[in-house]
This record gives sequence, structure tokens and C-alpha cells, in this order.
Amino acid sequence: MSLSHGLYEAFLAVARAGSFTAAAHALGYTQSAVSRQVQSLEDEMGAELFERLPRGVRLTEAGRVLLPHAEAVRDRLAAARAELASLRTLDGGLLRLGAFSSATASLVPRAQAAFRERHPGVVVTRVEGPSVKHLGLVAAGEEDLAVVGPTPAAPPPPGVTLHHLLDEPMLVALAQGHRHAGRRAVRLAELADEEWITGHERLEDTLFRPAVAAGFRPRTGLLAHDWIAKLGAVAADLGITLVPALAAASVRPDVALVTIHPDDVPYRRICAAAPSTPTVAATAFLGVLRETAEALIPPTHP
Amino acid sequence: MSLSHGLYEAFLAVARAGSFTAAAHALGYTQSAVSRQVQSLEDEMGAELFERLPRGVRLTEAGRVLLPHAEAVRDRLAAARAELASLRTLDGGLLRLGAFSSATASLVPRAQAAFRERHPGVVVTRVEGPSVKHLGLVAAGEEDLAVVGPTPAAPPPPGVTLHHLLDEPMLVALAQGHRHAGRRAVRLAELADEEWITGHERLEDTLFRPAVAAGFRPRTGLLAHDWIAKLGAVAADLGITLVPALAAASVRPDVALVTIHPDDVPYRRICAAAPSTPTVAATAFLGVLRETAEALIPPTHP
DNA sequence: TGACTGCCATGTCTCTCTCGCATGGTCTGT
DNA sequence: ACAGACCATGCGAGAGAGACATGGCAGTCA
Repeated sequence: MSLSHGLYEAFLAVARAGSFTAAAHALGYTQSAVSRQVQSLEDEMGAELFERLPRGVRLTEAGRVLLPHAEAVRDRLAAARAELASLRTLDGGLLRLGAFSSATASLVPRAQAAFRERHPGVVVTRVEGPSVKHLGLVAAGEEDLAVVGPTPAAPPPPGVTLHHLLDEPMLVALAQGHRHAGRRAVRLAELADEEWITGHERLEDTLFRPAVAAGFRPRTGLLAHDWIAKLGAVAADLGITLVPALAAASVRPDVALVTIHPDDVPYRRICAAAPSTPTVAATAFLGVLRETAEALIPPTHP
Repeated sequence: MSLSHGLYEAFLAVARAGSFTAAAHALGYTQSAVSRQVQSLEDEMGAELFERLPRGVRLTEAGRVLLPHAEAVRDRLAAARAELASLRTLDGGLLRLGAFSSATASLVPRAQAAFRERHPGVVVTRVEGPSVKHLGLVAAGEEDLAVVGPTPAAPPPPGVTLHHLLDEPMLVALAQGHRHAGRRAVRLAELADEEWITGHERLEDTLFRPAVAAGFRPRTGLLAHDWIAKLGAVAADLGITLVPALAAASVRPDVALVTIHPDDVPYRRICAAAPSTPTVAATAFLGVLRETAEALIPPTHP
């Protein structure tokens, strides 16, 4: 049951050439080698594949039956080779991408567009979800790359390495008529009396986590889970809320955004999570992500 | 480029088991053997197929790409094996059958029906034509079996063996009102004054060949190439003609048939022409042909 | 923290398999 | 009858595949 693939190669060559000698010449083998290979295949199949004639050979019925199968196998193997090669050269393949929701507002779509421009053959699938989930998926090999924000579990899971992309400033969203609207920057202390709209009951789970750790205790009455609801409340001047810079582009026009000082609410560190041995496509996409991130928010480390 | 097929077997087993060790156990190999096989395939493909983890292995993207191809190849080879096996057991396959035209009146269709009854999986294709042509086709391997009558070229071509099926009596076709109609047998001498309808200009090319060689010189005015025309003329009492017994069943009812003495127009020797190394299906069909021939015209050798 | 366990890689040996060379047999065409 | 073409086969050298044993690495449990 060794059944080397060369047997089929020899079979096809002989079927094509109509003679062992000619096939051997075409394959760069000796006639005796081809004769033995065909014999091996015949033993393996339990049937004579060629009728030996004084002038060359001719396919038997078994040979005629086997021929299309052998051709199909040869073609399929060639297709597999070609597909693997196109994988190496980024002419094809699949990139399974993950990202947390506010990264999909501008960063990931832009990177995706740039990547598609350069490597149109690679299919990119994107899944949204919380960063922790993506870290797990990358570790499990079910995602090739993920854009993640900071997670409570500081060290990434084994087999996953984080590549820093950008430090995202935080903005404060205010109603257009708000007294701070129109300012370029604001300190958190100036907003201590505002009504804050948060995403979770526990402030530690929100973007406030660093500020809370520093002793900031805002008035939090309103709870809204999605951006639409949050910004709707802001527009109605029911309160104010934090907005990550990456989501700024998708904010409704009747809401004003004001930069908040990084000492009060620090930059959010956005990373790409890749397996320790990333895919060729993942590496390429990581490069595009870096460029896009730099174009969006230039690194202005204080 | 040896690329034994076992490589794919190992690859599939590992992909299925998720571990080299488990796959080796399933295949009855050692872990080291599977490790080397996978490595060979990876070298061959120029890509890592598995990601080595502390707990087993996991498919890389290249592995995921290769997997369906490998499965397809395995299935295709299995299909080829199955088809070849079914060929041996007459559960499938193709029988290319040839026959001269008057054999297709009753002998060949009956045999075909009996064969289909026993081996419904075998597809039988039938081609009509003159016997000499079929001998050539069988010799060329383009037909698996042929039913032929006597041919001018006495010895069959090399690689073709003739198997005697039956000796076919010759009949005389007469108009219903003919003076000889209704008789059981007739001698050629009694028909010397009749107008004979022949198929060819040269009498030597017709069923008369033996009689002509014996000195018989009939009046031949009418020439008709096909049976419809011949028997039409006979029915109109324009003349009489010879009809081989195998075609008797398909003669129109307003024509009478009378046996002619074998000393005058000898039995026509009907044979099956098979290659020296016939197909399983051809051998089986030959047996059915023998039975059918015996049932149609029992061998009454004088 | 240290021993243990499970898993894969690899060095080495052996045995089989394969290929090339040369020869022999068979059929064809001159 | 002889030369030519073609396939089968005996023989020897070389490569390849598998088994065995070992080593390295990571996770697990006491």
C-alpha cells in the first residue's frame, strides 16, 4: 500500500503516449521503470490496465475506466498546489479578521479597503465582538488577526502577541448648545457636575476605569448600551458621555466633541492581536493596519 | 517528487485526529513515521500544514486549504477502486457490441435482453455494420465483441478469435400466391427460372456466393439494397429473394418463406468475434449469445 | 516549585522499494 | 531470414520509509 503518486503519473504518460518506451522518454525514466510502475498499479488495482501489443500498448476497459479518475486526481493535486502557491503570494486565501465595535467605525474599514486594493484575491471576513473574545479566538486559531483594545486580563493568552497600533484619545460628547461645546480641550474636573451617560452599571467596566481608579466619582444616572441611544441622549442634552476618537467620525452632527486631557482619561491603547506564527495575509494586513492607524491618529506620545 | 499517496493518508488522519500520535495509532504506524510523512508533505507543498501545539496540532491556513483537496483525491481514488471492482464483478462497465444488420433482427436483441436481466449494471452499446468492419474494430480494440457472418477474408485479423454461434439456414421469400408458397422446403434447381432480386451487381458479393461457385446462374434483373425494398418487390410478385433465417421474424406477413436445401445454399456460419483477451463483460455476453443462438436455431449439423 | 506526563522532532539503523543497466522474448517489416 | 521496435525481467546500487530510542518543550499536579 505504498502506492506512490508517480504510478498515476506513469499511467497517464503511457496512456497518452501509447507506448511504455515513449512514456519513459517523456518522463525522463527508463522503459523498465515505467514497465514496473504500470505493473505495480495493475497489481494495486487488480486489473490489467494496458493491452500489450507488438506495437506499443492500448488501454483495456479497466484502463479506460481508470483514466478519467487518474486525470481528475492529477488535476486536483495541481489545483491544490496552485492554491497553496497563491496563498504564499497573497493572490488568494482567506483572512479571518476580528475587531471590537468602535474600531469598525473607521480604522478597520479603511485598512480593509487599502488591503483589498493591494491584494484583491484575499477574501477578508470580519467579526465584531468584545476584545477579550477576540483574544480567545486568535489563541484558538479561529481568527487570524484581531483589533483589540485594553482588556482586564493584562497579559495576552499564550500564542498571541500584541502589536501596538495607536493610542486613542478620548473625547467628550456634548449637546451643541452645551457651555463647553466648541472648546478644543477640556479637563475632567470641569465636568464633575455633569450628568454622565455610561454603558454599564459598574463604572469600572467602562471607559472610566482609569479615571475612577484616580478617584473620579461622576454623577451617573443614565444608562445606555449602544451608541445610538447614548448619543441620542447627549443630543437631547440629558447628559454627556465619553466617546473614543476612533468613533468620532460616526457621531451625529448635532453632537459636539471636545478632546479631554490625557491625564484625566488616558489614551486607549489599541493593538492588533496576531498568533505567534501569523499567516502571510495576517502579516500583510497588520502592516496595512499600522499605516492606516498612523494616518488616522498620528502617534503623539506625550 | 516521489510523493507517495500515503502522505495524504497521513495528512488526513492527522487532520482528523488532531494529533500525530493519535493519527499514528489509527494508521498502525509509529508517531515518528507520521511526523516524517507530514514533514515530507509540507516540504512538497512548501508550507506548514499544521501548527504544532503543546497539546497536539492544529491546521494552519495552508492545511485548511489543502484539506478539501486531499479529501477529494482520496474519495476519487476510492471511487476508481470501486469502479474497477464493479467491472470485475459485472456490476458495472461498458460493453461495446457490434453486429451485422440481419443479426440485429432477433439474435442480438434477445441476447441483449437476457444479458441485461443478469447484469443490469453493464451498459451495452450496439453498432451495426458489415462484418468485415466489425472484425477490424474488434482488432483495433474499439469494440469488445461483434456478431459476424462469413467474410471473404477467411482468417480473422490477428488478435481476434472467432467463436461459432450457429449455422443459419437460408430461406427463399416468395409472394403469398407463388406456386411454391406453402411448401416446407425447396431445391434451388426448382427456382432456376425465377426472377431473383439481389443486393449487389456482382452476385459473388451476395448470399449467392456459394451457389454461384457451384455453377448456379440465376436470372437477376432487380436490384434492391435494403430489406424493405427487397421484400416489397417480393410481395408484389416481381421476383423472389434469399432471406437469412435470423431475419425471418422481421419479414412482412404477405411474404412466404420456404427453407432451401443446405446443399444448394449452405448454412451461413455466424460467429462472435472477440479479442484474444476479452473483457469480463465480453466473455459473459458471449455465453449469453451462445444460449440465445441455441434457443433460436438448435445446432442440427448434417 | 519540582517531578510527571503527553506530545512532537530527530539521530540512527534496517529493510524494502525503486530505478538503471543489461538481457531475453516476441512480433513486424524488409 | 534478419534487423528493428517494443515489453518483460534478473541483477545490483542507491534512496527512501519505518521502527526504536532519545531529546526538547509545555502544561499539570502534588
